[in-house]
Amino acid sequence: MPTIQDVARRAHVSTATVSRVLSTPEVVSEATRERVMAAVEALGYEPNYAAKSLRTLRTAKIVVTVPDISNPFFSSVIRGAEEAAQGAGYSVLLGDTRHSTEREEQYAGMLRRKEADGLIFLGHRLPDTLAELIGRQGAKAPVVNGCEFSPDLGVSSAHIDNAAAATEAMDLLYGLGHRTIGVITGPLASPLSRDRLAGVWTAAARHGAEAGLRIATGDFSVESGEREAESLLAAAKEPTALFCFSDEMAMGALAAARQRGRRCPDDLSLVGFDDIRFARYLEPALTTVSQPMEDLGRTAVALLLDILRGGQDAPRSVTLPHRLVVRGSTGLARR
Amino acid sequence: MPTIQDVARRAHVSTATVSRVLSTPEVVSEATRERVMAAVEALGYEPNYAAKSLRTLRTAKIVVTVPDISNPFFSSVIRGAEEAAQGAGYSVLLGDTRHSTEREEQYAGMLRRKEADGLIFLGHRLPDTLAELIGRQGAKAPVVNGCEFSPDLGVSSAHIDNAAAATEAMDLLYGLGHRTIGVITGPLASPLSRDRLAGVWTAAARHGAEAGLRIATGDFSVESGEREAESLLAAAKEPTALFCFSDEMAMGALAAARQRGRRCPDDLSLVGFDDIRFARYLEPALTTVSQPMEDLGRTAVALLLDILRGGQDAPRSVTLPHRLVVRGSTGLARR
DNA sequence: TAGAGTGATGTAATCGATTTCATAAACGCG
DNA sequence: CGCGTTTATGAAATCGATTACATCACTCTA
Repeated sequence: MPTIQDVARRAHVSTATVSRVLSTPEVVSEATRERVMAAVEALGYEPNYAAKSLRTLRTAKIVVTVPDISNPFFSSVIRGAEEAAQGAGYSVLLGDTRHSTEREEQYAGMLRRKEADGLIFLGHRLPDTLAELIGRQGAKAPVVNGCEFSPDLGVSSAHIDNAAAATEAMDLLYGLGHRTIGVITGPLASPLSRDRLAGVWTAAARHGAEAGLRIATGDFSVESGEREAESLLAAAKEPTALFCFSDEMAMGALAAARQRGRRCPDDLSLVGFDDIRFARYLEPALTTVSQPMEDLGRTAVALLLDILRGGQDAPRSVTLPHRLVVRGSTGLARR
Repeated sequence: MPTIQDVARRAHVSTATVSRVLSTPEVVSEATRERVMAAVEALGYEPNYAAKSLRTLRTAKIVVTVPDISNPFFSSVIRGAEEAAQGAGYSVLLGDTRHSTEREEQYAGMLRRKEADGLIFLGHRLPDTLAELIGRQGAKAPVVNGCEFSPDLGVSSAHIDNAAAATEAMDLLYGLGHRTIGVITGPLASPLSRDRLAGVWTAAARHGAEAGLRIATGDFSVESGEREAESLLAAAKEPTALFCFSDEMAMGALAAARQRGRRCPDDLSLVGFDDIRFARYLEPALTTVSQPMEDLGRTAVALLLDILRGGQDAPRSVTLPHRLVVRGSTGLARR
């Protein structure tokens, strides 16, 4: 428990000098510097975080809120974010909101209490607290949206071109001869789900195949994928391909197809979204839209740090590249 | 940015009274209380976190360090930890150490700087910083090990009985007639890997089948599972079953088996460990030791909070129940 | 030589909250 | 009524760091 007073006493200097040696050593003479550092080391001194934060008005913390940390997509995004934050001298306060507005508001309150310098939310909903802050500060509000792009929110964001990615996935299926295609979306409250769905319609229109689309709404979970695939595959005009807006849902859909005796890709082609770590180890290996998840996290942090540095006058939107990865789950349409 | 001074001025009381209204309202008269609360609301006042933390010597933060947040086992543990922490008024600082000693030490430094009140590490390695702290404070050091049990570390821990779980998994395989069994362990620096391996040997001895064991060392990743399974399946005396110390490795092993034309469970039975969310959706659905991952996180947090409350005189070890979940990946031995 | 500029350091204020100690008023009991 | 106890509140200290402003010593230039 040594304080700066102990160091100053031991080194026969003032606390201001100790502070300077630690923060701006170039303004302190070498002899003094050495004396101070010897005292610091002898005492094992480290500045008290709260005292420093109170004086400097800086917490060196960012809050990252996420609907579910155990979702493999989000956990990878957070991995990238944590790395970028740490590299820049920031720590990540993790907020698993479990899709709860109340929890979202609680974590947003951290900005107000000066408990964190900035916040990244990995979801589509902007808590009221943050909306007010943005209303007041505009683009200077230290808030970034990760993975979603909602221009009306007035916040910076990092994301892929979800519409184009979905169009590509659908083009692949149409190119394989599929005409009746099931699409399992995420929740349509989410702009990224809506963008992907728009991309689906774009491709369908391009191929004159709108009538063959079968849309079902999932929630990105493996369970909803299974459930919605069951419904789609039970239909009178059964799809020969499924496009799921997450790999998790694709895994659930794959299980449902198997349950009905459908072979993938012979009877049913399957496309996922995300390219989570296990996608290539499935049987068959999953064709999927690959998102640079860790890069999304890193980019979100970079945007936030730029805001904190005063470098942004308007909300910025960074679109990262996606990639359609064709593996064994897609094949020629049979019928 | 109102301060407590603004509230006190507006309510015509001292700052001490404002503080009391917020922290110990029962010692303040109702009339005064109402006046203060009206001022608080009118001004939108919220106490400055750093000032409060500096005075109270409490951060209401715990650090959780994890080797890889995107590993589905760890992300689930962290989910439980975050929930328990939040419920108790604490926030989680996430430290993804990426298996780096240096990062582990950096996060451990948060305790020294009074940047966090306590720390949970989800790994087997105790950073020097923490070892020193424990050397000094013993069981009162606010440090908990999650998922591992190393009695010599002198820290409290939450874990399952890894040896018993492994024994059960092996018993299942022996019961199905398997005699040549491959085991893909985690890194043997880790006590949980060693415990599981001990359990493996216990079962092998019980069945007089030590000679039929084929041990390979993985690192819990899907890639190492694939790689080690390839080696094991390339052996002259090929195992009829594989027991992998994580579901991830089991998925890699499954892919390797398929690559070699082995059918699971007909040619090769497979047992994993963890029961991650996708285990049941694999083909075949994975037989695995189910760990209560979120409960592990919750329990670790409960242990830490107990330490912080001064409630522990000696390191405690909480063993949570595991369960062997038999699914389609295990079947009778063919040869 | 005198004055201006630079480098180095110290004193005291500052950040904003909580809590200790003191004091006054009210209450209850003998 | 007097005294002891309880309730309520305020002033000032405290938490531990940073930094603004002042001062001194030294150097350089006109």
